[in-house]
Amino acid sequence: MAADKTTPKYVLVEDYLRNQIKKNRISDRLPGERALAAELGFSYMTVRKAVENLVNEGLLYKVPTKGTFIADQKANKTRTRTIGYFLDSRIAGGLSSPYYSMIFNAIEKQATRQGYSLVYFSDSSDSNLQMILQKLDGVIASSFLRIENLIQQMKAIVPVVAIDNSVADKTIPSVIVDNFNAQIQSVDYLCSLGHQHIGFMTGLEDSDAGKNRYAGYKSGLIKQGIEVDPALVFRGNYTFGSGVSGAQYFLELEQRPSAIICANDSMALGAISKLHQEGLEVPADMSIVGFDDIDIARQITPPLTTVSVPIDEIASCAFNMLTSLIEGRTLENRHVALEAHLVARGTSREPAKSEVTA
Amino acid sequence: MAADKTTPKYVLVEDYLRNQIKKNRISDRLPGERALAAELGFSYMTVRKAVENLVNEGLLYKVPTKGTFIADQKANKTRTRTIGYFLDSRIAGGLSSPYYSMIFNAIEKQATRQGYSLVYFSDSSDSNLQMILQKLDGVIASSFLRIENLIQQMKAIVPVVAIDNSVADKTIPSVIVDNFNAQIQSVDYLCSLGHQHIGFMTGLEDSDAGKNRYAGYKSGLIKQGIEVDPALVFRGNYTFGSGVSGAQYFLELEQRPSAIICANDSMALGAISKLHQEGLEVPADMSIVGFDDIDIARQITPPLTTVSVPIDEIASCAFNMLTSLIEGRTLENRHVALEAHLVARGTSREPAKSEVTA
DNA sequence: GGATTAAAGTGCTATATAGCACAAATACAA
DNA sequence: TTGTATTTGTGCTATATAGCACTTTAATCC
Repeated sequence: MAADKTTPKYVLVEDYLRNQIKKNRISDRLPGERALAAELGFSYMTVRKAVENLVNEGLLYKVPTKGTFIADQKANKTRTRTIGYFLDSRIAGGLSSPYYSMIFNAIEKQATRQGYSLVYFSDSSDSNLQMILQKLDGVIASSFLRIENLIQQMKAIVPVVAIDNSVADKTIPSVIVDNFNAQIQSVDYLCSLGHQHIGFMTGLEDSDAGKNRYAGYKSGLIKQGIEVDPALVFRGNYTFGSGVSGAQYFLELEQRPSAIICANDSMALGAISKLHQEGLEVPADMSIVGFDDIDIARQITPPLTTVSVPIDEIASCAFNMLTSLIEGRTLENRHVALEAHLVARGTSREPAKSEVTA
Repeated sequence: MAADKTTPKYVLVEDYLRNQIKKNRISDRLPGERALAAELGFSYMTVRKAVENLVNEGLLYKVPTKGTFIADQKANKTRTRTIGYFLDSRIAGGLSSPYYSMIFNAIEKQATRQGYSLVYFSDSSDSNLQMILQKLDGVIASSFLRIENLIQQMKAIVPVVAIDNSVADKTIPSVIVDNFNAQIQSVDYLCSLGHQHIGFMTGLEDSDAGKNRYAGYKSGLIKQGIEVDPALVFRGNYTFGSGVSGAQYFLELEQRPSAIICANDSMALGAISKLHQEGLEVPADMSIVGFDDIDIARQITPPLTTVSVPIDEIASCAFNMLTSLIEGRTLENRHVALEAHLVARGTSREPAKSEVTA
């Protein structure tokens, strides 16, 4: 390699490697540092310095004891060691929603532990996205049907991992919960206590999570030989207020359910609040089951029976998948469905006697 | 310098230098690399590697042939149009705390509107702070006594505005609420309904906000000619669970208060939950007043009587102060105290008759 | 054919040594 | 006192060498 008096040798090595990569003469893994030094006629430490600079640029990545690899082209973007969490601004309450704030806390814990900063963003205007995505190495997005186009836009610029719901475009990795089977557990549990007349408050309609929870409720009833009664279904929207409205609805039915399954904890808490206001006792007069297992669910008296979503596992899994993508690696499993389990606490018991004999 | 088997020597040198800089033992220029190597007993190249890493972090800068200097981190910063919100990781629940998530939502709205990204961070380790602050133009910090040193560290690097509590160092701008007078309003209102026996649940002890709310409670009573009874004060910590415990405490008193003022809404909700569980009605049997006005406070049945903190105004004010500082302007008013007002809703009424005649 | 051991390959840390180009400090001569 | 030359100090580039911890590959043995 022709030496140049003014250019440092390590810069010459950098330029040579950049050129090899650009011309696809190296396409996966570099020769080892010692071999490269021998091949180019420079010292081992000079070659190491050049390779390290290319790593810092994002062109290469190193795996100790395994080798030095070409980074995915998308990873050629200037690394900022910052990721983003996107929660659409149309979600009621944004991060004031207890579930999303738990998710966010968990992601922040992972990010901090591995030396990343975490940006929160919710505005979906093109200009805002462009501006923010320039600063990010990748995004974890709480996904809904309504934002699939947004997720496509993000994906064109940075790696994206979807959580809560997967995306129609299956090239986008996702971490979700098996809502369907988790909701069946709630039905099974209530039936095991003797409940036959079980109401359901739905979540949002444009989310697979919401749909799957509802499907799990119906499937669970059918499995128990109980006919699905549309009158026992109230359309909620995951908010405390809609839980209050839902309880009101069920109380006004001629034949009240003896238990209500809510598609999330906020609605369950709203329902309990309303029942108390009407002089009913939980679970003596009506059993309530939630979903998510937010902090308050454990703290109320009695503590809420609910499906516990593995928040830390979702965050950890999504984060690790994202950093793998950022570093140019491919994922072994692009779609992960984690299990959630029912936790029986104090807001459920066998139906009041009058309900059973009726 | 004590060697550690697992920590690379160059990292030990980094930490040593960071520490020297933090303690102002080096304030302008470092000793030369050869001298430093001799002083510390490590090799020249090891010291060079450490110094280079600190240069990459933004702590130092080198001038070939002249030396290595402490970076004036404010002046040298590249603008990123990103601000940070800091909430110490020791705050229970982090952003799952309804008040802080509302604050965060409001800051995010301001930031997005004015073309800024928002990073959330809670970890206070030196390395994390250094790494994150490099990326930020400024910080809004929810302040407590325990993090005053942290705020000093941040201030050395970026402009900082404190919210919730001001800082002993009055050069640091702040936006707070007039907790004292707001809490007096709660006492006045309950007295106007006929309450004479009023309990209080305190917030955190290391916050001026908590102290001022408690001071307002006492001052309000004295103003009404009511003696302050220490038995009517329960030490809470702003959590729902401590509200439950507080209600338990008051119920066990020989002479129960007819009303309870809670230093925040989460404790108020916990108290209500417990009272319902014990078969008492709010406000028929006991009146409850909160502080903050979180979303759920309006949604429960009956809706909570509470002091409404002007969240959007706090966020807007703090954000505008911060961007002024970022842009190099000085502030007309460095310390802003906003008013909060009591909102009388459904959890308060005149005491039950038996309480009045007793 | 499978298990075990040894060898080779990988990036990583660390040190010693040498000399470059340049700036600042010091010594000396006019 | 000023100008010039020399010395010292600064970060920079470069190389050689050594060994660590771990992974992969090859050789050997049963």
